[in-house]
Amino acid sequence: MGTINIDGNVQEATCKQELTAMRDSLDVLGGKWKLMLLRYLSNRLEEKNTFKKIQREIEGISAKMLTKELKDMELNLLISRSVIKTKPITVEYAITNYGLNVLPLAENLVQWGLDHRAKIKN
Amino acid sequence: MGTINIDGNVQEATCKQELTAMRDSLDVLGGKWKLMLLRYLSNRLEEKNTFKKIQREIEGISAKMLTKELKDMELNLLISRSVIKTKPITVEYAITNYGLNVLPLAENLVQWGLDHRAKIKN
DNA sequence: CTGTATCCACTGGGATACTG
DNA sequence: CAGTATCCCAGTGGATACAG
Repeated sequence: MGTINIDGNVQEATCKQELTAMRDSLDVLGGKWKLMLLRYLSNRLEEKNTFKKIQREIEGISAKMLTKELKDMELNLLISRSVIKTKPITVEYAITNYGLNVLPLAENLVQWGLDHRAKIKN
Repeated sequence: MGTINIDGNVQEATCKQELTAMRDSLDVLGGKWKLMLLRYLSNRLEEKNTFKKIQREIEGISAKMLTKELKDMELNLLISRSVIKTKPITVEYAITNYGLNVLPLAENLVQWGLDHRAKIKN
């Protein structure tokens, strides 16, 4: 939000930039399944994570959503998509190094969520 | 997502808990205006933040959304609401200490958003 | 001033069926 | 297997008018 500043316009500009940045983050990471998928893939670096396998193991996700979320995340360089020319074809998804570096942020959200639930329960 | 574990059920349980926690966080903090409001209030600890003032200064928010977001955040103990019995009444909102402690998380999101935008631009 | 109520357009996301 | 296409409904959120 910027620091309090005599020059309101400068502060407003800074403020807006930061708010946009925050919204960017939430848009890119806040999707219904995105962080879940990221953590799923981060725990299966050595496995072949095919579309079907992911859908089977992530309870409740539809093909439509899985397609969409994976596509979004690929565009944001968080995951990679590899088409294997078997017959019929298979596709393998993996988290990228860039994707790995957002995991700490995800962990913070998990921790805060746990703490918050405990706090609210009282 | 829990660590890789021989016992699939234990891992699944842990996994679900953590995913729930992550969703909790995103639900509580990911609203369209919530983090924005939190940062707005954190920069105005000494001011009287009335409903109208907030609405005037946060560009684009409707009364309906402002009401809803403030109510949500009050329920989550992130902000406080004080009715002042002037005539007509005024209401002042302020961030709580608990609310203040989520700001670092918000800052991380801002920073990641900035970095990510830079990364994607290339 | 501080909201609520209502209407309404748009979107997110599930179910299902279908394609390459 | 890996998606796409379609339908459809519930929930978001804006605009406007109204109420305490």
